[in-house]
Amino acid sequence: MKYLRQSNICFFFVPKLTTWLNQQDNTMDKTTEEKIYEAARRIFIIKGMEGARMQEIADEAGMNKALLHYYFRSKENLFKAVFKDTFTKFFIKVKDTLFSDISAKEKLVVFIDHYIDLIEANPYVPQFIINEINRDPEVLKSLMFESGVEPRKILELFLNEVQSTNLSKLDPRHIVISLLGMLIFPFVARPLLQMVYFNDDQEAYNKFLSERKEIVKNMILKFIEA
Amino acid sequence: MKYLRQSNICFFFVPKLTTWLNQQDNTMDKTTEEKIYEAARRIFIIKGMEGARMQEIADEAGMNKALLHYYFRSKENLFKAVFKDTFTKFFIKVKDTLFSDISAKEKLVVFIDHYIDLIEANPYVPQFIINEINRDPEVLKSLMFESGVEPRKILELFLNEVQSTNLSKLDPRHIVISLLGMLIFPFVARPLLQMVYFNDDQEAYNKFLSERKEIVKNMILKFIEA
DNA sequence: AAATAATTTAACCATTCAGTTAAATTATTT
DNA sequence: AAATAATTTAACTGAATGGTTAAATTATTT
Repeated sequence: MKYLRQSNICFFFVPKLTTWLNQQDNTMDKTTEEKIYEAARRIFIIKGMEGARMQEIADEAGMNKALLHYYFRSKENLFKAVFKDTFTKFFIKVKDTLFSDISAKEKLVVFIDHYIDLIEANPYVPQFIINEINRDPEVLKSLMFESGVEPRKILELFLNEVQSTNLSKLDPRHIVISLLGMLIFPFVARPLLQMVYFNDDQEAYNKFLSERKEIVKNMILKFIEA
Repeated sequence: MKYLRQSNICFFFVPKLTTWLNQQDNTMDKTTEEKIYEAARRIFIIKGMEGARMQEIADEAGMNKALLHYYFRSKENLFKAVFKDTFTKFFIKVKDTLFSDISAKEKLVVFIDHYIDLIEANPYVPQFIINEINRDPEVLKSLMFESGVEPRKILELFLNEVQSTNLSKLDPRHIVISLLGMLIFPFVARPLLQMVYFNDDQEAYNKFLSERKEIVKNMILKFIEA
């Protein structure tokens, strides 16, 4: 049943059962469906839901446009699969660090390391996620529900830990959100910042970004040493 | 000549000469053109160039869609007028603070005050500007050219001043970009942050934002006290 | 008052776009 | 081998969209 994934309950990318059983597909070749998905991901991340064209995705995948509908039923379904998968990858990283067993201070340092690596590997994704959630905040609610992640638990865990270790007198959300801003903003606003502050020099901006890991760590640790 | 503004050299919103001469138009009533422009601004800022519909802008202005073309010739011209005006307002604020006569330290404090006020009054504008520049980085080059602002001079002035006062051993761009991230990101990513960290409580998030002025000042001053 | 210009309107056009379909092809099952 | 199912394709449909136009209305000029 090719439209199983269009259930209103669950939007996620699942390779076909026959693909899974057929070990040959776990080699160099990807299925048609996977190719479509990955082409869609590349186009949607850059152009967003409304800017992307189904024909362009089909061209990127190297196949007929009707196949997109055959496998995913609609543009919206395809987009939701891409968004959910992408968001989950980013959010899981955050959540795993937060729920790990190390100290809050170590968590921040580890988080910065992992997060910058993640953004460097996917520089357009933060804006893609922010734009989509701003376009339709309900999508975030349904994602939280589906992933079983409760924002309140994240918040409580974080507040309790920071409070118990007395790291700082500040509301820790100021620290976290400042941290996120310092990490994400230079990637999201790159064309503007590169031109205004780096003479549109791509190499110089890359160097600037690579320096940020240590600098942001130092800044954050300075914040919390109250 | 109603299409004067479509010159390739200059895109800016100018009230009609007859409007200027006719003092009555400087009262409560706005011209048709101004109404279209402001409706376009409201729609473009929220939905962007591709998401906005000309019919929707016409509806927002309360008039026939053909009038949009009569006054602005095309969707793109209308958008450019809105973008240029909006960007200029934001950028002028930054530039004025930077070129003022006070010390670098005072500049940072004043900048934070002015900038948060500006963003609070126009919460969707930062993302609007970032999205458009990311969509078409060339638009920024032409805007810089038209406004006579040279990014290099901004950079040099800033670097020289920070260097001469020996505020910090850091490359000052790290400070400025961190500052911008801490200021802008909480507005740009509001739906996400509000849900994850504030239980989707709008009042709590507003309170959080109002606290940020002082907190960001303290953080920044801590950065530069080397 | 008449002529001219500017503004406004309803209706329309051409293109773009997501989505659909019948038929052909390929793969799988019996 | 034949039947059945899945996949793929070229062509098409209907809606949405930016843009245009002729005509009517209003404003301004002579």
